[in-house]
Amino acid sequence: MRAEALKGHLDGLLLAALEERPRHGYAVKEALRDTTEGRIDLPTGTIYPALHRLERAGLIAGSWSVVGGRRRRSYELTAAGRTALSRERTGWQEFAIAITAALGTRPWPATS
Amino acid sequence: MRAEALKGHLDGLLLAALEERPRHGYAVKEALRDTTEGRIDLPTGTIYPALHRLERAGLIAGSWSVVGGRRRRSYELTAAGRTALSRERTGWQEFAIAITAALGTRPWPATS
DNA sequence: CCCTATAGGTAGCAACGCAACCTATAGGAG
DNA sequence: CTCCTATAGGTTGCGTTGCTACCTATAGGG
Repeated sequence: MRAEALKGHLDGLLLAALEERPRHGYAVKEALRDTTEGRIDLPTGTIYPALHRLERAGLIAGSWSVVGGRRRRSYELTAAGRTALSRERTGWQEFAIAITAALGTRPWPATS
Repeated sequence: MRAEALKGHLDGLLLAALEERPRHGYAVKEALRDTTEGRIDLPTGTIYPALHRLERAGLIAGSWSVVGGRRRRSYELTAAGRTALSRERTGWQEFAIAITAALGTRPWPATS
């Protein structure tokens, strides 16, 4: 996947990874890798700054803990975060429809 | 549509708009607006620099003409441009599948 | 005479994701 | 005992990109 393709869509992915339950940064990385069958495997230099950004924006709330001698920062969605996630989802749907139309491809997954 | 969402996907849209037949910049803008029912209506400050970029990259070839007293620069896809368009299309499919999976939304267009 | 649509363009900015790099612990391999 | 890997956190700086704001020019209608 080309590098720039993700721009503007990363926040939604991170919020979605935190929807089910709180996770620490590394677990978010793994969750994204697993749910996308390895298609989205983000470097930590992408994950951590993005989580800081989301926390500053009040969409997620972080807390430190220590598990097995390693310090962890767990994040959970705030109310604003859930609202934002929902907005990201509808935004993605509209975006995907528009790009698909402009590219002139079948609506996907091209069953036929 | 949020500004950053388009990053990395614009080139494919422009190439697709030129696939059927050559168009000048303004016509590309209109073509995108029409095929997406107004969802993608790009400012000229986005269109023209992007076309220059694609021309520098050898994906499109431009030529000047004068129609009705107005000068026009028409662009057509090069062979490399057609290859690139095909790459953009498969890239988009994979990207859309990955993001949709990560967001945990229905495969879309959610027929059911 | 002015305004709008058409047609081209440029300069500079802000945001973003990434590469590259750094620290530290637990546990297994040798 | 030592080294390597996986886990877990982080930062700095860069390149790319699309957009805003602005500029020029013509044709045609009010």
